[in-house]
Amino acid sequence: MSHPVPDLTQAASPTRRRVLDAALALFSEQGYFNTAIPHIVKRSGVSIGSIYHHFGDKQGIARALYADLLEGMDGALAAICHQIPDARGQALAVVEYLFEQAERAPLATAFMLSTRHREFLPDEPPICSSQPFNRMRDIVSRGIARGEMHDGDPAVLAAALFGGPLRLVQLRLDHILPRPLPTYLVEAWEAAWLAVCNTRG
Amino acid sequence: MSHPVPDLTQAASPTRRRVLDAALALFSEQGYFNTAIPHIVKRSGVSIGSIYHHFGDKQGIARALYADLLEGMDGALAAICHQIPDARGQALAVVEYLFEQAERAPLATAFMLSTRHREFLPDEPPICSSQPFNRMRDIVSRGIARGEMHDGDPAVLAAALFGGPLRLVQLRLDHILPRPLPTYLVEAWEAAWLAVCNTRG
DNA sequence: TGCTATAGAACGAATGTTCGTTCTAGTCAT
DNA sequence: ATGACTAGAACGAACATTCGTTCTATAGCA
Repeated sequence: MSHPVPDLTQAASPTRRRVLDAALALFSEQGYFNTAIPHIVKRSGVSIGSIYHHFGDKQGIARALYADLLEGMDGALAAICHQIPDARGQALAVVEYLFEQAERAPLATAFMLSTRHREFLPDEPPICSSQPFNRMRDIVSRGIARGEMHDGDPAVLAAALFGGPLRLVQLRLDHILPRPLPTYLVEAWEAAWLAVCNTRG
Repeated sequence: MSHPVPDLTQAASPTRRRVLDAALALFSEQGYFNTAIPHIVKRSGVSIGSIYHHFGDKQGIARALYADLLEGMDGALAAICHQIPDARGQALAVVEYLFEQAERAPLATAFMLSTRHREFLPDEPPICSSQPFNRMRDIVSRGIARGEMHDGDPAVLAAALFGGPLRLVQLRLDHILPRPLPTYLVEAWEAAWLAVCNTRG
């Protein structure tokens, strides 16, 4: 019984990848509980034995998938925060990234943003307290400190700034919005920024 | 085999209510798939036979619960739209209602707003195309037509206006926000309104 | 008032199925 | 030939659902 730790060498295993890709598709399309191990076997072409060898149990698949996607998203946000100095630019880049990512990898985005992980990963902290979401709050706090955004509760301002765009992402993932998200970027960003920008600047 | 249609006379049956209340609590706390019929039996004090007599199957419970809550929410929003003439007042009243409702009936609010109904009610339309959400979009469309809000895509403006407050509701339901939602009302509303109001007025 | 008939509601043991998981056997690279 | 990996049959628990029954209440009739 080797271990299903999210080791980087194991993460690169092609078998692991095939399983994670299949699981992402199935979990996103029909949900974790509607997805049976045999489904993952069929879709991935990996046998039951291999799956249990690599992931330990069904939760282990979801856990690895979640960690994988969270890491990718956090890396992207970290790069944004590192390259851009001002809070406004950071926030805009984050929204742009979310919009592009939702088009490029809708399944991954749906699994990250509109899944109740607690129902099948009871030990994971809620996504709102994960690193990517902490970064969003940090951007807002810095924006307030720098005088780019008006003063107020960071949580409320973060909700006001990112709530609209995140809502659009959800609508698009639910196939309610007809056009690709980036075509809404300018309008959505203008509205979002109006909600928080410092007018006394 | 009598029928579990959402008849109003049946809806008032105390047995039905007990089951729906128990189901709401369990579905909200641990999710639909983590809730077994025996759990509902224990919590409601109603027997398996009775449950199947009234609801037909497990989905039927969720379906009845969903319809019940949707009807309540739509009634509240309809009353708001009927009593208040201007779009701004309507939108503010809607946000106020959502905030109060999330404190008064957190389980019901969580079941309505942060549950992936499609996973266990595959035939129901997504919540975004339900009557309450249509009313929110209507408010925005009227706001644009009346010149209260600036021009733009109604979907984007609706997301900008209600996205922030809805995000706060979600944070509060996930126990991330420390204080009751109504204490954030003024600040959240000011930010939300800034995002959409017509500055050329 | 009593007796019978009928209907719907409530009950829970029994059923058949599905699912996650285990186990044993086999493969392949080193 | 050893250890990492793959394979899929077999297992047992848990689940939604069924079904035969009992309980309760109302109605019809004398």
